[in-house]
Amino acid sequence: MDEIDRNIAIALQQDGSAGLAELAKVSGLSVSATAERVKRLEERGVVRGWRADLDPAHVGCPLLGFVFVNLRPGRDDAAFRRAMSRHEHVLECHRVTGGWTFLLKLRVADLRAFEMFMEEELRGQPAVERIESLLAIATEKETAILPVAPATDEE
Amino acid sequence: MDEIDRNIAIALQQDGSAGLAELAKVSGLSVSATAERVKRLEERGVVRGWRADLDPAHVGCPLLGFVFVNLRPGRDDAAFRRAMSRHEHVLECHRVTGGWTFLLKLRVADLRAFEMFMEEELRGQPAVERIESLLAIATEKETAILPVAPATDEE
DNA sequence: GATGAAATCGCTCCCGT
DNA sequence: ACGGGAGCGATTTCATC
Repeated sequence: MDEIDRNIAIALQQDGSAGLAELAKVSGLSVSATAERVKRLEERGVVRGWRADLDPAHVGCPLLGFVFVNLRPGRDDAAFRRAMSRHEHVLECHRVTGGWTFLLKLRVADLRAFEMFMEEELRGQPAVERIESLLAIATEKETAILPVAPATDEE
Repeated sequence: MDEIDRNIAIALQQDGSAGLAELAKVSGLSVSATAERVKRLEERGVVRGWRADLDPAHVGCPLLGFVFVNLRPGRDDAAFRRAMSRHEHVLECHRVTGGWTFLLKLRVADLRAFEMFMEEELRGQPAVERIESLLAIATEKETAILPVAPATDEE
């Protein structure tokens, strides 16, 4: 992961459809050398995949909400975690520091769907003790583009 | 946005490198008809772009944190919002319901970088009144793959 | 590991239905 | 609006440095 790999990784995040000719200019290498770099980034697991970035509003999930969850102490949370992983409306599920056990990020069609998720999916989980939710009124920024740290030779 | 578009959109989210031949099998159409569908999804803004999905740990930002921010009442928040949008470590910035004004999602290298962001970037903002932060101890799920609602002819 | 050329694969365009 | 085929640009591979 040298400076060249870093530039390639940054470029691929911003435009995955760039093409090797474009990437070669960014990296300063030849086309085939650039292709080799990209392939190795995939093999090392730096690049996990290639995805189309969709507009939430256009695919019927304009409402963004967060839900804090407290689980009953001593209870096994495996069932809860599996249930959250399976739900397509649960975009994120993190165990967090502070007063709550988990923080969920949800995308749903409307308030009705949001409430239905909480009542049926969360209250239905036996391990769930208490929940608190909040809605995004406006989104200033929402990206999956990661900051790529400069040239630390760690893998 | 019929059922065919929906299937294409779902496939493109899961594997954006699929290729039209693969997509044609999913959609049940010919290659050229599928290409036309994809093009129109881009034109309508359903597909916003194509991106490589990177592993946060491999690019030097393994630490995930959330920060709640309260702004001083009556203050203009434009400067704050612009500052957050510019920061590459701020992945998300939402105005939210409840006791806080904004919720930020951050990706940084380590605790030192996390603290530095809060002290220098947030405390440095004149509009910022109060903040509260929490860290992700473990991530059960973190995806940008959206649920695509079935066949609502809206656009 | 990088380069440049050759072969192969997949996309794009066009026309017929 | 869909399907098929020709043309072309792209990627991938290979020999060489």
